[in-house]
Amino acid sequence: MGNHKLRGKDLKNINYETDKAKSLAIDIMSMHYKHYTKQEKLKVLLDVKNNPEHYLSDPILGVLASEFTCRSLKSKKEVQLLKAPGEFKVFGRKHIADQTYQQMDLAMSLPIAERGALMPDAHMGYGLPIGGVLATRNAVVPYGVGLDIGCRMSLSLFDIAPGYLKRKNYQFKMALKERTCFGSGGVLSIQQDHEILDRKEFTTTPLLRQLHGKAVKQLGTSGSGNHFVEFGEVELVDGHDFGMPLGKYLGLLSHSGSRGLGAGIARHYTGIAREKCLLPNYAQHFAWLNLDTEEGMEYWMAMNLAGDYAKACHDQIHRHLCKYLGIKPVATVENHHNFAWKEKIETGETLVIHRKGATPAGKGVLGIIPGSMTATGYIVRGKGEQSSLSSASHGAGRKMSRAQAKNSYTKSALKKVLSKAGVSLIGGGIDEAPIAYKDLDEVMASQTDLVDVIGRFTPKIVRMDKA
DNA sequence: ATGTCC
Repeated sequence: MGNHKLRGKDLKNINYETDKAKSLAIDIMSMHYKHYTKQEKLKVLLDVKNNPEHYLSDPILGVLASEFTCRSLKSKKEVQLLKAPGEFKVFGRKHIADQTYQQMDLAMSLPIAERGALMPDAHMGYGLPIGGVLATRNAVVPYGVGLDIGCRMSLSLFDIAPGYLKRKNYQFKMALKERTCFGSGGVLSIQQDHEILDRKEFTTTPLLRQLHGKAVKQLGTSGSGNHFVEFGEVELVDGHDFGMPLGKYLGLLSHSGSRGLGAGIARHYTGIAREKCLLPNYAQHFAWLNLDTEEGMEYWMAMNLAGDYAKACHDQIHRHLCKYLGIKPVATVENHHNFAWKEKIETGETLVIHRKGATPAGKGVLGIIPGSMTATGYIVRGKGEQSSLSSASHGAGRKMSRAQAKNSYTKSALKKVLSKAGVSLIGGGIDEAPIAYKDLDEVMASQTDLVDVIGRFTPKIVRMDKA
């Protein structure tokens, strides 16, 4: 039986390229052709692909056939890219690899692109680079926001000396083990309840109705990859505005996003954008939605819901940890770094500012630029620099790919680095080792025009997903 | 990033 099952790979072999064609094919075959062998199914599908006009009136295969004929008709009215890409400002050029500029050039060749900038931690991503900022007029690029919509930072500051962390080390570790949840599919042991789950937006589209159940299960969880929850030392420095003396305090810092909800929204609307916005193949990831269309307004609404959900997840994490430990924060700093906003720029126009792995840095706006599991990160105050579209980096940026880090580094080497830094790590893996990241201090030196540092955060007990 | 394809 198992070898009757069609996989994406099988479909790719017969030149089923788009996600939509592949998912239609799998649905139709499992529903109406379940007694066919895999070979027979592939034979049917290949013929539909090669001779779609023969199947257009077929009650079952017609919908799939029209996918292929439509494509060939559609390709005649592709969106034209600009011959010369618009200029964009680069911060920290020496930290950024060549392909990243090419990706940004492509972004600035879109007819909707008005302004752009690269942050000093920029590197390649799907569509817009991570660390890329793109300003468009009345249009949103789902992959300009990223798959993890509302990926964000949240810091709680406590009026407690950091020595408390050493004295109550065991309780802090237990709190992280008992009150956070990493990885896919995991569920928190305690009841989650938050008004975000009652938001009426969840009832307004079939997609959001479908994703609501997952949102309920995943509320207050953290996900995987570079996401973390950590306790550490906050050092407030000159120019801070927290109403406390300069010095060191206990802090709680979290990094995560909107989990399956945002991923589902991003996938869905980038798919619609690709159908509506016919870009050449190599630029497909930049497909956009106009904000005055129904789909565009829907994405904007769903994106904002995912952003609020991501915030709710952080709020739950902080609330549950504080309750477990019997402590109360005196201040909070938080910011999205994967999102799009309507913002007025210096000319007085309102543009759609996409920040994909970039920290909002409007004048006086506070944000968090995290380090690695051992490296100190920063609490910053934006300067509202126009040439960066009021943005800054969202971290140090990777120096090594995940695979590269795994191949060139060992567990025992990581243990040494952690113990030297006095950091306890729960979970985590080689691919997130500090050595896989650029030096954040060098990156910060490239953005002194963008932000002022008002505090530092040094991790002490870090929880991440298991590698 | 993601129950990594409905």
